[in-house]
Amino acid sequence: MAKQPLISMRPESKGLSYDRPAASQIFGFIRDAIISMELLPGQMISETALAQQFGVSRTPVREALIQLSNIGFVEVWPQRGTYVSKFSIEKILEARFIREALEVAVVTQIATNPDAATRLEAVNTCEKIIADQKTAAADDDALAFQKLDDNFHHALASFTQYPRVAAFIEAEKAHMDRVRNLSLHVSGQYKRVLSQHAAIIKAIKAGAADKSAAAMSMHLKDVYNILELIPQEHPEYFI
Amino acid sequence: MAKQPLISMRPESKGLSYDRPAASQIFGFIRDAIISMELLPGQMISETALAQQFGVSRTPVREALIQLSNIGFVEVWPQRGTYVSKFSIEKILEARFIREALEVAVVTQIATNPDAATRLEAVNTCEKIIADQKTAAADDDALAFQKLDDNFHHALASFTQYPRVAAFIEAEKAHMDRVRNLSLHVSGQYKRVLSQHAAIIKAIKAGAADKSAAAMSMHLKDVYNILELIPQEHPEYFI
DNA sequence: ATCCTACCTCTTGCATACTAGTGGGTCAAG
DNA sequence: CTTGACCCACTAGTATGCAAGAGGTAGGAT
Repeated sequence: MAKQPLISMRPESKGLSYDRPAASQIFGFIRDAIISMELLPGQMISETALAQQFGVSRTPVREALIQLSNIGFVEVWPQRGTYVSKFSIEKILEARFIREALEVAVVTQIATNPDAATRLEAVNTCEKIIADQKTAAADDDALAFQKLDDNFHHALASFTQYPRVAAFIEAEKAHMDRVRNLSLHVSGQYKRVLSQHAAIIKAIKAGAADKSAAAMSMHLKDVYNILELIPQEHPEYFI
Repeated sequence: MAKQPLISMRPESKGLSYDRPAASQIFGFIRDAIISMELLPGQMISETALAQQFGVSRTPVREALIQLSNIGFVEVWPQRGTYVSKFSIEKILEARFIREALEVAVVTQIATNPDAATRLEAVNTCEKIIADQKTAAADDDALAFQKLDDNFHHALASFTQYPRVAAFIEAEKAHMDRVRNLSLHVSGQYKRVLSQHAAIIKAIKAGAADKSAAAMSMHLKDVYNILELIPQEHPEYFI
């Protein structure tokens, strides 16, 4: 009896490429599948099933799952199974705390950067992204809007010259993206997000570190407000 | 020809216990060996050699090494070998940036915690640690002093109720601890560290979030000042 | 009907074997 | 002496097989 595949292979990449470790590629596949809610919280994912699907042995799959458990995307119960992590309010608030701490530090550093050229470059880059977001909002293109939101925060972090900071922020953001992908009720939020992004950049442009930090802090607190609604709409995905 | 063991087994734990995954125990062993500079930066550590030493197969050792590469303690060069990471000024400053962002957020949260009881408990716990540190300083016991320093920062973070925050701070701190274990010229710093710790707690006690944040920030900047000296003393361990 | 037990199947953890790629050492040609 | 080709030892990456524990299920005793 042929079982349902766990992850739908994308047409552009039916298999794994040979120029990169299989474990690393599999990690990316499963991570994306979890973020996009293709793999649902609470769902069991067995090493054997995934190995068959990817056409490899259990070893690289297992190594990928270990990494995913490190970032809190799956939970491994020895001798019982591996499950996609469910959401919990506590864990999401924790992710927000970490993210806020880092992103506030990021904008503070940029705003106080004595090198005016770098600061200007950061401002220009982000203002361009904001302009694109306005277009996406006008087109009511939620997916594009969210991708540009990623770009905005990633671009800011990358101007610190600390690559791991950007990676951390992205990882913590991913937890929230999972929740957000439950349902796309972002459309009402375009305007608020846009004005918040603009406020952050305006403060950086003025070299006002405190103001930029406060703006970022408020922005993140606001974004996570949808947590008030979602657990009731999808209780089966929460602990 | 019997080779030199890579890691000296402690007398209290000559082997691995059976009640916990081997990979996890091995991870701890190697991490401690790297922090304590028993394994030196740049040194090659082979999966096979470690497996023989621990009396297990390559598999759990390999899984431990993957985790260690995640936290930047080792670097895996495919088909060439696994090496203990060397220091680099950039990476250490990056770790400081992350740590400062998180620890500033921690003291801010505690100082503004509306629950006075929790705040008081945090203050009491930390003041007790500071008292112990005074004793360690009087005895010129650098090792005890450093362990209490760990406790201090860990205790603060644990009062946020966000366990991953404490873990992150500990991980970033570990990079600096490696550097510090190169040489113990901390003795001259007892007084400065003590007064800085006291200033942080005093601000928290007063509920002065900004002051506590500034005190923590200054403390961390000061601690990392030994970076001015060490790379010249041990250039072989730096990139 | 209820409970208990034996068993069977599934899981992950670990051991072992094989593959492919890297780098050093040897030796011969120039 | 220098240079280059070859070989060999060793590396990490992957495949496969076995061990041990968890949990469901069938069937018998009560």
